[in-house]
Amino acid sequence: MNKRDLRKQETNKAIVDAAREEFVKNGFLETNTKTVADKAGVAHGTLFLHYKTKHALMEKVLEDQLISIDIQLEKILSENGDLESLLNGYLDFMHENEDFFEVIAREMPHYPKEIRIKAYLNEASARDYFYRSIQKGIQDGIYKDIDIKMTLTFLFGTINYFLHNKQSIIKSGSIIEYKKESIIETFMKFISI
Amino acid sequence: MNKRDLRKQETNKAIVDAAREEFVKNGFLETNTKTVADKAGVAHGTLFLHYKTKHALMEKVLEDQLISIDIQLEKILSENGDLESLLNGYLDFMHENEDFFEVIAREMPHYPKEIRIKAYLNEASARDYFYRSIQKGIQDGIYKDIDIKMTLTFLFGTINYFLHNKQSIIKSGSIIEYKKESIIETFMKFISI
DNA sequence: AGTATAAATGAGTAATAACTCAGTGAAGGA
DNA sequence: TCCTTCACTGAGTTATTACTCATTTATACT
Repeated sequence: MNKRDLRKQETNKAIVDAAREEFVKNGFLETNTKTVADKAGVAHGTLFLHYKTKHALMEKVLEDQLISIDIQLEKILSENGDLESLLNGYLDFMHENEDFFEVIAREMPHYPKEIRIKAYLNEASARDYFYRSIQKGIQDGIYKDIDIKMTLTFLFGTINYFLHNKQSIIKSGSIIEYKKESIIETFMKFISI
Repeated sequence: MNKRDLRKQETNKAIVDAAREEFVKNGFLETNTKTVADKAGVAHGTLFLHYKTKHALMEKVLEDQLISIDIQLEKILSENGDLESLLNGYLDFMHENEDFFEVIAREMPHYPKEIRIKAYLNEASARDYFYRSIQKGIQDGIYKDIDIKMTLTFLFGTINYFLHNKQSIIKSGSIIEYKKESIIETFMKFISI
């Protein structure tokens, strides 16, 4: 690769890195292109040479982030056997990426459909693991014979609820960490016979 | 009241009515003042004689709406005895006001704190009724000995989840109506011994 | 009837933020 | 070495939208 292309690549990386940082901190809707350009150390116009629109830039950032999350999640969830470890692993992971998930929870309804679908796939693959674990528990007679899909909506709905209302519940720190034990305990009581 | 004051009052009502309509349809964030003024049949500037800012107008509309909802909810919840009727009544009410609740669920994180607190009081008073009903059930030995507050977060979290993701689940109609039976059935299974 | 007052009007202002494009300078190729 | 190419620059454009204010119009008061 020649000098020119190298520089171009570096510029692109600087833009994407800056965009991701701003995005995770303040969300897509409140991030403006000038701030990203400044943070990346490039001219405002340069940003638009690399990404035609703010939307295209954010789509790139979001996609990268979702792919990275998907890979990590797959690893965590496939390592854990029983439901309680699965929940533990999942909530720990959410806790570690809480800023990102908080933004997603808050802004998701405002994103265009294609992006919403991609973000939803994330949850869908996690659901799969939980689904199979609960299904096995039902067959083994340790869990109630419940509507598993709806049961999982209760679980994911609750997690999202806490992400949404974080600011009203705690002043700082991690809401997931704060509520983790209680979520797991209550959920296990719900489904256990 | 003289002619002048009467006209002023009518103008005010026209503005508030138009604002409420737009607000419930498109949300506060996407509603613009010109559209409201047009719909109310007044000049754009007139709107600002009655409400200093867009924010002040929307605060008025939201407050009215929340008060009205609180009164209706109080009535519905106080009429229903057991938990299942309570849930039925609550979900029917949500279904009837689904457009409004959908907007609130979507936009809540973007509202200033004072408004969020007011909107939260709504949920808090509903929670009270459910709390007492479940508490009684536990004492009577028909429900498990669970963390009631967390249990209710599972319930309200799920309802909010459906409001948030409505567009991804159904093309049109009421998501609450569509999921009501299933929510109630699963929730009752959760807490029953 | 004539004057004061208050509400309503709507063209205009101001602030914001995404996006453009003529000009610049460094790298590549002959 | 000279010319071309291309990423980069940043002042400027455009679009949007909340908000203002000089002017108009209708009502109230004397």
